[in-house]
Amino acid sequence: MGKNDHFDLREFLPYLLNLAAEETSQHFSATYRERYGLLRTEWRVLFHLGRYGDLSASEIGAMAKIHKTKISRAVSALESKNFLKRTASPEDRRREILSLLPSGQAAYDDLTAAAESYNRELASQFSSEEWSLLLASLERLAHLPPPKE
Amino acid sequence: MGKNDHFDLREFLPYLLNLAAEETSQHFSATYRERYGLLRTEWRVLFHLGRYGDLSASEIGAMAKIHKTKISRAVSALESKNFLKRTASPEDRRREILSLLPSGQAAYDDLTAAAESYNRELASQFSSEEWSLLLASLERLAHLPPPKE
DNA sequence: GGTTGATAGTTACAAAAGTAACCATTATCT
DNA sequence: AGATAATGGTTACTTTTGTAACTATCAACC
Repeated sequence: MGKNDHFDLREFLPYLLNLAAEETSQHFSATYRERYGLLRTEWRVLFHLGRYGDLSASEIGAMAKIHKTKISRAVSALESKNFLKRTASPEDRRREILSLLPSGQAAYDDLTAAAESYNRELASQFSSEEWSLLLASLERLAHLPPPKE
Repeated sequence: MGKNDHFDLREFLPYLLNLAAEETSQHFSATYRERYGLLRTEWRVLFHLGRYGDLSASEIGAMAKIHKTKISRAVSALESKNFLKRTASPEDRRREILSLLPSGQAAYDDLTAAAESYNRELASQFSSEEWSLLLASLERLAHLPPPKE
């Protein structure tokens, strides 16, 4: 009826990105949820601490683009699981330095290994050119600086 | 310290997908929110009705992989905006056929034009090879069948 | 040195999403 | 036909997120 050559949601990048994100997130979020009862933000905070060492809440927020209330809640949850401890910063008593405790470190190690393995599984669906182009495109869309090294 | 060559979140596809999805969704969600006070699910339901004609709630749910409670709430919201009407199906009185009303059709037309234009803007950041590879990769990740025609 | 403004983080309240139970209707199976 | 199960959709309850206001500390400026 004149309208059949129309724009399809499947060509709309934000829609495709959301579908792909949901689809690929589901598998891994089941992992950290079932193994450690974590929420996504909690996993991300845990990851940043494990990967980059002690940080303050606002530093994590800046790196991961997470709002400070979400971080605050995630930190409380991780604290009550004994995954991290807070230490008041001596030079600025507003800040608190977050450090992983042994059980938090263990969860980080375990989950990071799971993430790497899942990532390899995803990568295996693509040629290495396709894969690196995909990552580069997503970085560009996410406005991330390209990775170092 | 032996751990510095470690897995980075920026190489983790689900994370990148989420960042890119959030980043690109934000611009367009502001459009449908500001112009028509719609939520994301409401926009998606509106889109499906505008694009594919009259459908029932469960048909939309199947096409768009949206849970039926979300659809139910979105349909109520669209109904109270006079964007659609429900008609009981004669052969199965459980179902109701959803049809866009003129103001819903107008919103669909307007928003679809905006989506296309935003999509072109996004596409312009890539070569046409990169763009089609990106869409194809995302379709594969989202487990969508490749588009027809 | 006291006021003003920014920053780190928490808390309170409102909006949204997820889960499960729930009607009503239709399909199945004996 | 009558019991049982499946389907379409809504509602109630809970969890999670978003937004804004708030406390406490520090920085800047007169």
